[in-house]
Amino acid sequence: MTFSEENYLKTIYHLTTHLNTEISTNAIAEKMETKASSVTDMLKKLAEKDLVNYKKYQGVSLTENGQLAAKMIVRKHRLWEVFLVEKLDFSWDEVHDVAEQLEHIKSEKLINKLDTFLGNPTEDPHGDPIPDANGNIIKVEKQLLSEIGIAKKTICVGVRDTSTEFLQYLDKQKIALGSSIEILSKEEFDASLHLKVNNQELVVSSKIAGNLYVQLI
Amino acid sequence: MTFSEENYLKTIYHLTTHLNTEISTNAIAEKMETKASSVTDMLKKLAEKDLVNYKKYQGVSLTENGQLAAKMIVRKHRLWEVFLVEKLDFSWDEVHDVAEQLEHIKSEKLINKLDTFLGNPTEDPHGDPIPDANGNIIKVEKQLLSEIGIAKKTICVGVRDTSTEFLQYLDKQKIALGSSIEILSKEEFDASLHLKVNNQELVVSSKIAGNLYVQLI
DNA sequence: AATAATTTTTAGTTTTGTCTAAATTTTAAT
DNA sequence: ATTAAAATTTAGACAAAACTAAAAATTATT
Repeated sequence: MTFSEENYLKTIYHLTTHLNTEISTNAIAEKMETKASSVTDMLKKLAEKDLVNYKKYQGVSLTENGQLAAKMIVRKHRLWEVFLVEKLDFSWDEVHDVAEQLEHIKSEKLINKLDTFLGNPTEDPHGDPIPDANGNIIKVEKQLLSEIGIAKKTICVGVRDTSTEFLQYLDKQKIALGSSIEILSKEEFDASLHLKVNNQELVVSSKIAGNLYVQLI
Repeated sequence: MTFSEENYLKTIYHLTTHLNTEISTNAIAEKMETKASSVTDMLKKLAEKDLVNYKKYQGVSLTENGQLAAKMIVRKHRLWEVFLVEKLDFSWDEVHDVAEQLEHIKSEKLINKLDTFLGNPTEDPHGDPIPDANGNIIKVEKQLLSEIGIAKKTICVGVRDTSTEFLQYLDKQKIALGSSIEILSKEEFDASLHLKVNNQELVVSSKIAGNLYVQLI
């Protein structure tokens, strides 16, 4: 499997878990910053290899094979992220590009030994689940902060947007995985939230709230 | 820089340190298991980028730029080998292929943090020197066992051949880096050596002796 | 020094993954 | 139900890196 094929599978996998429908050619092209015609070419190749179900003009979905392959790439990506943060002292906003390269290293032995070395983590530094060697994922109950009612006490357990900009904003506001977040009130006009984060009061926009995953406690 | 360009630079670097002349197209082709015509194509490209000195039919050598680039690839390869053996419990005959992939990961921050994490090692698991971030190499005095006189006491400090077969042979004979090796006698007929390795007597062929680096003590 | 053998380069082709531009299909709007 | 708009696919081209076969240069041999 080539790097390019792996990147397509991964993208289709991510789009599938966010949305829950057949994935369109354009959606893939946009996410990968490439052209729709390139996507079509690749979908044909992946279909040929029984990694995707593809019918002209009808969108695409992963086959069993494709899903497993995608999960193994995601597994590698997230384990490497844990390694970078836990062992090499990277911060959570620095790991993405490097993990993007490391996820393509081909060695089952390597990734399983890395998994052991890291203590078989179940989540990456952004709170996303790490598939095990069989592709099984432990789903943790979580909701977007924007979908929670007032006066609820929560714990921050993940981020939806993993861009450097967003993660550095969170650092600045001292919001990290594990931070306690209580919703004090909601502004009707713009859906901004008045929060208490680790006993400090803070106002965040709905855009922020729509990118933070929390767990009710 | 592409993977392929990096592989050519690395090969030229290795050939240059073993031999000490201009490197021929055929030597590169043989080492890389490719065709001479492919090598010519790549040499033109590398010359274009000022990474090699190349004159048609005259062989090739690395420029300053090319030498530094090659050393950085070797640095990555060897640091990853240390990581695999020291942290992930690989044996020294299992690391080559994986390191061959990892050496192409592009991130200065990654490799320098890895270096720190490993305690700034100066040698890889086969006894080869690891260039530092500036390309400096600490040269350790060492000779092939085949070039040492009788009755000399030595320490094994490296291997010339890093193939799985050779390394597993050494494992079987309980020869490792740090093993004490004394030459008891040499058979004139085939240049085989009668050794005492860690107080165990052992006979090895000249082929073995020609692939073991030792240090006189 | 002339010729044979070897090495190296050139020319032209292939594969992978991308692109542009045109054609086709689907979806939306009147 | 047509037509307009949007999405998707096809056709053809290109760059990278490899190959084969033929040509050219170098080296070795007589």
